[in-house]
Amino acid sequence: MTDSRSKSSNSLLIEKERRRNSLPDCTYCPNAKFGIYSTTQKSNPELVSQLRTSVVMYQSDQIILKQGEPSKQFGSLRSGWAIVHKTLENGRRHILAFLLPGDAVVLDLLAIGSNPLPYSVNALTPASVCWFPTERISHLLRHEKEQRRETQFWMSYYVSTFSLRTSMIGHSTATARLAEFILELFTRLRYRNLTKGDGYEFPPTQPQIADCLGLTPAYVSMTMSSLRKRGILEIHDRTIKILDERELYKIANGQN
Amino acid sequence: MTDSRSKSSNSLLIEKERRRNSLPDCTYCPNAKFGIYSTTQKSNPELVSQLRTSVVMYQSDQIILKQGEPSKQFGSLRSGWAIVHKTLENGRRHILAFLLPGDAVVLDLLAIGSNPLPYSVNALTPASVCWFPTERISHLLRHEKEQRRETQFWMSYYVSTFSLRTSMIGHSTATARLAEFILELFTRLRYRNLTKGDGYEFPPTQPQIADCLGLTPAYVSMTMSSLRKRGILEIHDRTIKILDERELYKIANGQN
DNA sequence: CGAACCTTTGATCATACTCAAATGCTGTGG
DNA sequence: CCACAGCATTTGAGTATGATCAAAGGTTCG
Repeated sequence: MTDSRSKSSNSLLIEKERRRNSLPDCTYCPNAKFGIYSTTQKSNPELVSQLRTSVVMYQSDQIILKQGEPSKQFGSLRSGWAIVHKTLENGRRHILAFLLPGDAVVLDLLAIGSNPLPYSVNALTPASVCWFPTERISHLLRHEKEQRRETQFWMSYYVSTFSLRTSMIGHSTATARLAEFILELFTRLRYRNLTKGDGYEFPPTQPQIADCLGLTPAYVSMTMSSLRKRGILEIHDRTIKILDERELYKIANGQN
Repeated sequence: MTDSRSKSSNSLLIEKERRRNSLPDCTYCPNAKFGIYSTTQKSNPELVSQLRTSVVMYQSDQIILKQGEPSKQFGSLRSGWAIVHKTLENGRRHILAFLLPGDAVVLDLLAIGSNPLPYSVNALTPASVCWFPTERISHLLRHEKEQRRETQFWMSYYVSTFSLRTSMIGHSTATARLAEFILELFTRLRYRNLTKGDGYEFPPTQPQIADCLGLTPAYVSMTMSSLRKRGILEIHDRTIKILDERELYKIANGQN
């Protein structure tokens, strides 16, 4: 990852101003209904728009949140992909998660408050983020009964997939990890209607996949091409196509 | 792990009754001051005692919380060790964490509410747990300012170590993982005054360590004995002694 | 057009797994 | 109290998965 500078607070203010004049309210946001505050979105769309303090655009690779620094804002990814990554003491990088439109930019914020973050968040593709004051959105997400249930559901989902990933890395072969990875993204994108038939746009580079699954780029390449040769995948133009979902699922579960 | 039955709700009631008559209040609990509610414990010890609904004893290997089932109670480990583990679809088991006295039995509960748990918790040694109603303790932990700050600190610590573990498993050698594992437990136990000089009691078996670090029992044995031969560790009577902490720390960071 | 990075492929190597068997430890029931 | 079952630990030999290193195309972007 090359070093990129974070958005200056100056341009952030400009963005904020721009929103007041031109940005649509959240009522028609295509992603809000897949995010953590969708319940409130339905019952009271005004509330979400009001709370939002800014919408910020990021270029590929730009820093959204920085490891070691606290964040006073809670973000929701409006468009584009982002990665959550952590630099270890020995200098290596690990990618903890890929974020998709509608995902919270670090769900943990609700729990950890303004403590220093144990990881960074960077834009993977050009992306935009809606920002909210952490305390206030946190209150909103826990206040009303239905919304609290939804928040807990998402938290639960988050904990669940994270613990699955941890186990997978420990116990599965490279092929199984890769299959699981591709399927997970497919499922999550399908839920958001962001798939193209049995395929989807696939921006991660192989070094990034490697850093996420604990492999080397060279081996990711070999594993991917093996999946291609077996007629399970196809890749053209940064777009992945799943030819045999059933088989891919089997592989992800270690049945071969 | 052999199958063991969970405490019947009947004996849970008996325990509850027994507490009312004989159990001391939390004022003198040696672990409360290391746990998540220590702030409240200091400012208002009564409150904690009042909230506690039961104290339950568990034998080695007994189920404390079960994967797939929701938990209406929030537990704090009063004594003994416990393990948080997850059974994967392919039947293998992964151990996500070892819990020590003073640890919350699944901190996630505060966030995920009564959703089905993605993992189980079992006693590793004979253990006892103080149980609280989740909703009420959750309110307590977030209500008062100082206590909220402490809660966030712990959440933050929890997220941080968990994400470190995930990265480690992906990127480190078996020796480094094992060194990190032994050091982490040492640090956590030292904080609680549960160490014996430069050593500590070490109940995990090698198959359990293997399931936690993503290794095989045979290889754990070889790695451990290599650390012993290098004069870094000693193990007698389920007690581990760290002879060269400095070197162990280096190994944990992959400097060798 | 060139630089930088991603991807692919090949050859070689080591880490960690598998399988197997021997030994030790612990608790249980006869 | 001993015998035995069941599990944990140790060790060894053989193996394969995935790492390392290197080099050659392909992209993308300035």
